[in-house]
Amino acid sequence: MRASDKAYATLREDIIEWRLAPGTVLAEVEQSERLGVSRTPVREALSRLSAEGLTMAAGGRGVVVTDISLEDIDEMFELRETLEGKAAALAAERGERAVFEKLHADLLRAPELISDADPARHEYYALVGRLDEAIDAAISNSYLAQAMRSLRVHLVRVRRLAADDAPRLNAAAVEHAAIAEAIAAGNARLAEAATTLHLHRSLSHVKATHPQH
Amino acid sequence: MRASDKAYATLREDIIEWRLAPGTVLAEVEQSERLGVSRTPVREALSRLSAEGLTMAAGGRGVVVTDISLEDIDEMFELRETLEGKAAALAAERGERAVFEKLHADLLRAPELISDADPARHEYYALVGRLDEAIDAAISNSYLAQAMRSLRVHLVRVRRLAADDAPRLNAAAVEHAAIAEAIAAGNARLAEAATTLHLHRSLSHVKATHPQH
DNA sequence: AGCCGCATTCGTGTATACATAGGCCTTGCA
DNA sequence: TGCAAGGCCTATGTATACACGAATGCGGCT
Repeated sequence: MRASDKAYATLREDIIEWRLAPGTVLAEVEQSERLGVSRTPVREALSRLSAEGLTMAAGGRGVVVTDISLEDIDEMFELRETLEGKAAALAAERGERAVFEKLHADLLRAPELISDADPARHEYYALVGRLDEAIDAAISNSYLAQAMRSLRVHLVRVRRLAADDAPRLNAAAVEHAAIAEAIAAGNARLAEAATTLHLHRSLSHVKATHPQH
Repeated sequence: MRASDKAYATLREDIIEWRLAPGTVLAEVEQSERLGVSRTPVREALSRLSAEGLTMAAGGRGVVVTDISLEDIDEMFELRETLEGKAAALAAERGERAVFEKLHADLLRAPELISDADPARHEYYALVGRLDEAIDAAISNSYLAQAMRSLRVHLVRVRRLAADDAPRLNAAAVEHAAIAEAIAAGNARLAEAATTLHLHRSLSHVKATHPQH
């Protein structure tokens, strides 16, 4: 593994998991010492992070971890609704029925995963991730997929911010199942509607959980 | 101006203007000699270009200029319709009426700009650019604006590919005027419809001009 | 004559030294 | 005591040297 990849992965993880608070200044020398690599790979990692929007250049004073305001969350979900709504519709038109029928069935059994003792809900999020990947593959539009990928980075940060309590996750699984079902049925408008519904519920949950932000 | 910015701007321009053909290998040493800077800023420039999708890493053999296939154009316009349709609708809801009324009037006078002898149509494209900027500002959604900006880089390449003949540009100006008019009227659905219409016409023109691609 | 293996070479990946600019602290003067 | 100016220091920006890996070409063997 390249040193720059390691630096990038570590810093990205630290930012997404909120171990590096917004506003934290990431100096090149400081990070190169912390990560045990030289400045060059750290530079490249910071450039990539800034391109993604996880950090922003602070005029000659290193880069700082970007903050996520309430307005940011609104804006992110506005774009997300547009992109994922379209993606769901396209997946309904172009996707393979069997794939989404399988996902639908798995999602209906999601409560079993959530009732587990795993606090990080790894299996649940892996299942949801599989739905995302299936949609990405089904739309066969690399530009749309790329736009959704770059947005998901920021959405993971928001997710970590919200309390992923069992009731909400169970409800979300039902909503995801509805999306998968609509795609499997080849019903584009229904798939888009189910996505819109799910995203509105998610946004409401996030805002209800963190009203102070 | 920083050397890395200069290298980035030069390479980006060369790619967009098709002076660097798709498939061209951009080696670091070679470009550093051509641009008169050292490898480090060239590296950063190539990284940025790869992040934007104008180049892609070619496994240990430098980066190569990406190609634009017919499928790419279809995919780009599919995403563009989604993003710009939403943007036009939001601009209609949130934009300042006076700004778009002014743009509407200017766009109706666009044929004067096109009949000029300027072969590059600078003034015309500047006017269209002002419409884009006005919409970007009106939507007040940095994530959506960012997604559109990153897509526009590739669209400029496509535009350079198509013959921007006077008849099409005159028709496009009318279509743009219709979008501005709908936004000024605060009619979100009409603005979105006008955008959809314009993009379909643009795509048809591009595909008619370059059927071999 | 064709194929396999080794060496050479080119290219990127990394480290480090140097240049430079901007900010902060200190000091002197009003 | 407050403000301004100058110097120092720390940070990034750039250049360059070194290392490693892969691809290619040549030579020998079959």
